[in-house]
Amino acid sequence: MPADDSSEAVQLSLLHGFTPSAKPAGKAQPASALPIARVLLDSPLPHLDRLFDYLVPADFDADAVAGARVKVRFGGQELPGFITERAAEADTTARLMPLGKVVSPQPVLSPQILRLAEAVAARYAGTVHDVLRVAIPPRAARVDKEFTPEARAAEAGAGEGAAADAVPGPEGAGANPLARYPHGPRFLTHLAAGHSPRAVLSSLGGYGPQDWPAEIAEAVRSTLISGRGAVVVVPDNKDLARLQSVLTARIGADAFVRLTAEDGPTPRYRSFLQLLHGDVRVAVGTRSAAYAPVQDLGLAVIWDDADELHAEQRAPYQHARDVLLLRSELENAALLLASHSRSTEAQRLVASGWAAGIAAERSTVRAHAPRVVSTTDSFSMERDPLAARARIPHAAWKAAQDGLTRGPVLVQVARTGFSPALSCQECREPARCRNCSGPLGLASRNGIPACRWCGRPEPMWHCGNCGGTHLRGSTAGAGRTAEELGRAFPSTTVISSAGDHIRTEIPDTPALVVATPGAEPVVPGGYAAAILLDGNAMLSRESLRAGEDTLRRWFTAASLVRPATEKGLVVVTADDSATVGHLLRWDPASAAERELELRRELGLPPAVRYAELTGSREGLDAFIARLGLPEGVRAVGPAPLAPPVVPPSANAQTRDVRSPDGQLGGAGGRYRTLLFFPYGQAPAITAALRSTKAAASARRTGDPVYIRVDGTDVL
DNA sequence: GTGCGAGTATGA
DNA sequence: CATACTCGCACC
Repeated sequence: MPADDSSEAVQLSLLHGFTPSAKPAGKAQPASALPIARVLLDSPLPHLDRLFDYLVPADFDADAVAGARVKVRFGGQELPGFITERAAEADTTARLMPLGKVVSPQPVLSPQILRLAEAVAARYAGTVHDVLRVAIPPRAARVDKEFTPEARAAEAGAGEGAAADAVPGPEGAGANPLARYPHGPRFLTHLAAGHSPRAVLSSLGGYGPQDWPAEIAEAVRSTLISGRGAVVVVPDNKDLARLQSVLTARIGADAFVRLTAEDGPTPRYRSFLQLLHGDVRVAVGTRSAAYAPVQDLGLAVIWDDADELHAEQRAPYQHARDVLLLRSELENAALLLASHSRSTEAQRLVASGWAAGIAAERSTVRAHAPRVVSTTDSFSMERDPLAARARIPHAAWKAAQDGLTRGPVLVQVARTGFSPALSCQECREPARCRNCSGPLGLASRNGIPACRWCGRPEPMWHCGNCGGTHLRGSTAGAGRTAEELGRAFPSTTVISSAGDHIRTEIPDTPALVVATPGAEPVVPGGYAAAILLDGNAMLSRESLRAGEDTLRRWFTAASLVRPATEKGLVVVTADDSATVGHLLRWDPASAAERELELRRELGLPPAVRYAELTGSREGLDAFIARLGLPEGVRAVGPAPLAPPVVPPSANAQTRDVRSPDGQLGGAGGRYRTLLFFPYGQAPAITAALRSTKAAASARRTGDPVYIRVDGTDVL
């Protein structure tokens, strides 16, 4: 490739060619056909988040395809970028620069991904650049070479048939798990016939051969029969591993690829290119897989869309569910939201008729679900000393003891930090303030206990009951609970699964399994019983989502338990009868209906859409003044926010700037304004947010305002 | 981000 | 009046 020739010419002309109106830069001839390349720059600046025209030197003509990675000279520096299209004429009268070089001719920014990224950026008032950062994996030069036309020709010659064309047979991997639902089979036939149905599935399958990965695999298989591809997004790598093994059994290991950052750049980029070239038609992965360049997409699936891991951690904080929603519309693909529970957002889609609800009939539910009983969360008065020691209520204690004769027993405990109340390490008496008798809690930063009512610090605490000097969190982590249960059930194996030591699967033999929500190991034959502790702590969280979130965690754990017909039993400890009732009746759809109704009445998301703006007081005022809010927007604030718990060094962006109580911080700190608006107005408002942000960025004046649209952990 | 021109401050 | 410097903004 004689590429040096032209780029050197450019350099020279830049050094010597001062006259602006003289001949175009460089003496390299532009390509004869479509000499213009529109380039999206790899720059985080909002006002540069648009296309710029460059000349394509004839030398680059073949490589400079739409979607290729390039380097271009921009404002005195060499910036990476992508060609979005080739054009005959420039969009500008500015003097065009030639492309610096074509880094790789692989068309990694496909037209579909670009369109999707634009839609996502528009919806979240963010930049296309920020979305593409997630959508397109970094290049691995070695992998690029595997996908040159020559290399591919060689491979094809070697007789390596295209796996993509292999039509999956009805593998002997068991019965159709969707046959349990009234509309399940019809959903599959529509997929197989090339249609694009949309459904919200309330899945019954928590474990065993008819589990949710099997249900999803079946939908994927039907889509393949229609000759189309599919993409499946799951919250984490544990779920990915489960899905992967079932897909391997049902459609074959060669029929799909994993797409997850966990795998490292090289395999990730290879999988990406395999999809892009149509060698493989199915992609499964974590949230960034929502953008997988599956050719001729027929189905997009998201498992457990309410899991907070589906929300991107960086701007514009897009949610995989909404990415797939947009994608299914843009590419006319089917959409499946599947979960043991039902998110309020999913309910909205069902309620509006956009998607069909797929749920089992009551009789089927009764045949599959365990028996659920509830008990109060207070156990301090338990007379049974062993039960008190295990800090579990008697009913739960009994269930565990009984269940252990038949198999593993799951104990779900809240994550540490859920309930900040402290108690005495020795006698379990709640720790009280000596000043006002308020409960003691841990101040978020220095670790010194302080009263949650009067704020008085209590560095030298000692117990008023027994004189002990050590404090414990009243909601113990999985590790400590496991330890205590081990003592309470002497000769029983205790397995702990939480945080950094997650167990994916455990055998069918009796054991106590202590796990935090989301970390529950799967048992091939199901748990004999489950005990759901800390319900009140989870429900009392200061969050709009506390109720639906807790219920989701209960359903997830309870789905791993054997049916009532096999003596499967779930004991839930919480006092909120409404939330508990939905679990007792195993009715996630009604729970979601009720929740959505509540949000409608309150005018809160997802019944409406909203944006959170944060910044300094002055910055916010100026931003909102420029924004020019239309009628119908409810603006709340600006209100002071507590300072971020994380010191500003870590991430100056809109990290978690909430605080459990608003007493710290305020003056001179950050402020927040919330905007609530109807769906119909959303496009106009996000567009205004975007352009105001871009203008502010171009002026580079005043304090920046950070925008977060439909954030998941804001309210 | 960087480079540049306009506009303004500053000193011989 | 020449030079230094800041500011705003365009960058293809």
